[in-house]
Amino acid sequence: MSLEDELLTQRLCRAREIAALGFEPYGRRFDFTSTLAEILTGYAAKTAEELVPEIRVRVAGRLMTKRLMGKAGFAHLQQDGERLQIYVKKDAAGEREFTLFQLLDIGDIIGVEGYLFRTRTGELSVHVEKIEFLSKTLLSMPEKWHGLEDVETRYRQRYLDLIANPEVRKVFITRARIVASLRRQLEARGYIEVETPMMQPLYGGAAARPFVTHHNTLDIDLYLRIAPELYLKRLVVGGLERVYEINRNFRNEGLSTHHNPEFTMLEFYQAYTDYRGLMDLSAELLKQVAVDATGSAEVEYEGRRLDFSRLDRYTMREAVVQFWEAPDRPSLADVADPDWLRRHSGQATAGEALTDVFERSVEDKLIQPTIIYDYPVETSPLSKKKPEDPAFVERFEIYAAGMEIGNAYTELNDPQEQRRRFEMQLAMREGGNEEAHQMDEDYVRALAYGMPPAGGEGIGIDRLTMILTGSRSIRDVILFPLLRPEGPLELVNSLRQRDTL
RNA sequence: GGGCGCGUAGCUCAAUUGGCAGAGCAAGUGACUCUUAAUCACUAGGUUGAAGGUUCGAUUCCUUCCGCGCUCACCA
Repeated sequence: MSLEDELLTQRLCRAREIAALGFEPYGRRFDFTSTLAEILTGYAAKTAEELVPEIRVRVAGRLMTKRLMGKAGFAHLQQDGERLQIYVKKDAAGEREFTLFQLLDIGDIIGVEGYLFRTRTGELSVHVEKIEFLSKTLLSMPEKWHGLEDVETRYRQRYLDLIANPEVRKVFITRARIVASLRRQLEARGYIEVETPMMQPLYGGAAARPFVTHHNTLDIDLYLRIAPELYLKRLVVGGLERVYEINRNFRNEGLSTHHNPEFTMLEFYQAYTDYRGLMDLSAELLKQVAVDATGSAEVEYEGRRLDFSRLDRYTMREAVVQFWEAPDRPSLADVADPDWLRRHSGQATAGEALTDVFERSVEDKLIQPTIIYDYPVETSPLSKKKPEDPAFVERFEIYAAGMEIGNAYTELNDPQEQRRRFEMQLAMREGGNEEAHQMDEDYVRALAYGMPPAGGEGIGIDRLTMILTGSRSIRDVILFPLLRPEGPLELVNSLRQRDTL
């Protein structure tokens, strides 16, 4: 018998012994008077004398340590990432409760009742008089000192990661704060939150390969959305002038430390503004979200300080000149010159070549939060052209820590022009570009009813969270990142064999 | 998909040039009524990711496969 099987047998027997004592191995509702966190904040500063007269409490949590010394013992309960010590003495708790305490395994969940006191070494603790058993653990917890470090196990069994590693819990709390902050800020500006289809008959709004699924009754293939953009703009046509959605996008592409097949995007659209308006809004949103998430507009990421209180702005051409590190730094005239671009990139058009040069020479140098604006028209089929230069569109991206975290533009609202852009995309598609847009005729129809001038923006929540939590990998900010499925676990078999224990 | 790296007890890690697979925690038994990485004594726990190969002998070298990580490509 393997150790794990032996342990399982032991623990199942233990559960039976607990039941024999008159406790339920899987207990019921427990009304606590305070959370552990409340007790710690409320009484951490109180001296032993100030804890008299007795302050009675009922608290619950998972047993994380246990030090048994004959007829008394100490243990720590953990709840919401906080730990509080309990002291169980046979004299005080009684024979039955003390026997239960002796039977407890690390990982069991219990509730206790008693009064607060300070131990001789000064630790705030609960002097236990009553124990209720709430849930039995059948498997062993990660090691108490090192915690759980195996990356694969941490991602596959996030529950264990959350139990063992308090900083992981903090990352996801910060993530929740980020989302809440963005919602609050947008709501304060009159935006309303909407939900648009995740399963779409046509996919669009970004350049990416989709996941395909099938609806049986309608007998149609559907795509998991790569972006909500085209639906959100239909809503702008319909008079929802400020809308946003925070939800998942799905892109059937590679995985990396910066890419998960499903990821969370905030997209928001505002009628009667343009990309300049959104630049200002972005600066406000990002500064505030950094403050709300971390307490400061300055955050440290991989040893560098990023200042979200200011967003530098460069046109794409300016950025190439500014951040060029190779010899022969180009001039602004060079990066506008099709011949120069052709010499520095294999791309077919001047616009694609500029984007290519930008991505290769600039992108990973944009450590400070920075706006790059004015993109070539070729790569931006849904944005409005610059009136003075139709080769460029009114689009910007936000970079930080060398990553793209946002993308925005003045929305193209001319249906005739949109039709031409889609047709350009179709031609690229026929030329073998799998990621080029499909024709979305209903979207053109929506524009044909008239869409107010508008600006729209997407912000990658996962990447923003990476930066604001100091996480190196996107998997560290996604609770359950996509992994290859595990092999058989054999736990169910083991349990079945012990069904009568 | 390419390149590099990793995989040893439930967890965290050792194992010399290819020479008896080990420790701490967790677990079991016993002692202990203020401990806190509790302590003390004893015990058990391994298909070294899997399958082949080389060798008298493989955790160690080789091949293939599986899983994960990093990186490049692609992408946000």
